[in-house]
Amino acid sequence: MKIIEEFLESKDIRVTAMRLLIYKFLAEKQVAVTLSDIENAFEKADRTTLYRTIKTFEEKDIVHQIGDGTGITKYALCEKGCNCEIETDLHLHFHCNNCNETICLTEHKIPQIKVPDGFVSENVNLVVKGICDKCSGQ
Amino acid sequence: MKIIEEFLESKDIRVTAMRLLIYKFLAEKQVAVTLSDIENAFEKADRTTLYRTIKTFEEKDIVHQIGDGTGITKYALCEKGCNCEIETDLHLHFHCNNCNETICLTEHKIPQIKVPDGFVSENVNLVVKGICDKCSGQ
DNA sequence: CAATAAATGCACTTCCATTGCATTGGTTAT
DNA sequence: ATAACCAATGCAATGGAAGTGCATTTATTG
Ligand SMILES: [Mn+2]
Ligand SMILES: [Mn+2]
Ligand SMILES: [Zn+2]
Ligand SMILES: [Zn+2]
Repeated sequence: MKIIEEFLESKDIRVTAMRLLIYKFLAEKQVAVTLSDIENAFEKADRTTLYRTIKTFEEKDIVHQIGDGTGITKYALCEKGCNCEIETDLHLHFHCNNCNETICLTEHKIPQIKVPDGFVSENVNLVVKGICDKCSGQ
Repeated sequence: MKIIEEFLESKDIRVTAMRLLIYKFLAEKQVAVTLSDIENAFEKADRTTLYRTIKTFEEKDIVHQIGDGTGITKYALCEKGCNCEIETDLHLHFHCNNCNETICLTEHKIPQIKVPDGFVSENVNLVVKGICDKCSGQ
């Protein structure tokens, strides 16, 4: 807990009760979450606060957005030494068509993608869809 | 024109004036379009009709959706022999951060992506963002 | 403690996607 | 040709998520 506080401060984020709770919530989750997920987890809190908290986390590069194709943006904590600031999100994401959950495959980096002449690649979003380990039953 | 009609019929899509126009519109466009793009191109037509036409095209596998991360879904005609039915969208998409347009790079197939044990990959969505050939000035 | 700035909460707005239902138009069977 | 039928269209309304303005509360700083 103390560690989280220090971490947030080190990232230039003021510590508040709400922010600590949301950070903890994200840290405990193994999957990417939607704003509604957070909303449901903290019925008492206002949606706007949650929204702006996530945006703050995003700006300070401790959270990254994931567009998994469902149309609803999801969020997940960045890994240690993730360096979102420099190049965005090198790892790929997996979206389960069965349980509908999306997870970061942080170990799986995105391969180099060739683009035609004249095109400049700045960053890459790669989402694999299928059946996750929990749902595939092994 | 006659050819389009026959094509639609071959795909089990009834030919109507609107559908022909929308098909032609898509065929002439070099880029993926939003519903609003179509809406603007056909001021007279109702938004719902355009929406349902696109959905019909999608169901019949002559159009595919593209989620380029902008939050607005885009659509593009499938290539000849695209086989969306079987495995979705093997080619990658490019989204230009400058002109905001998204195009199909149908020549550029998505490489095989490894996923961890227990995960089953059913399909892959790959969007590269950067500067397109027109905007990069060559 | 006073002054100031940031965080929170509430209300409202916008934008896109989607649906229900009445109407129109085209197809098929009598 | 007419009636019966079904699909396509148009209009209105809804829903969901994202985002903004402003007043209020809470934290910081001098
Ligand atoms: Mn991730
Ligand atoms: Mn495409
Ligand atoms: Zn699953
Ligand atoms: Zn461009």
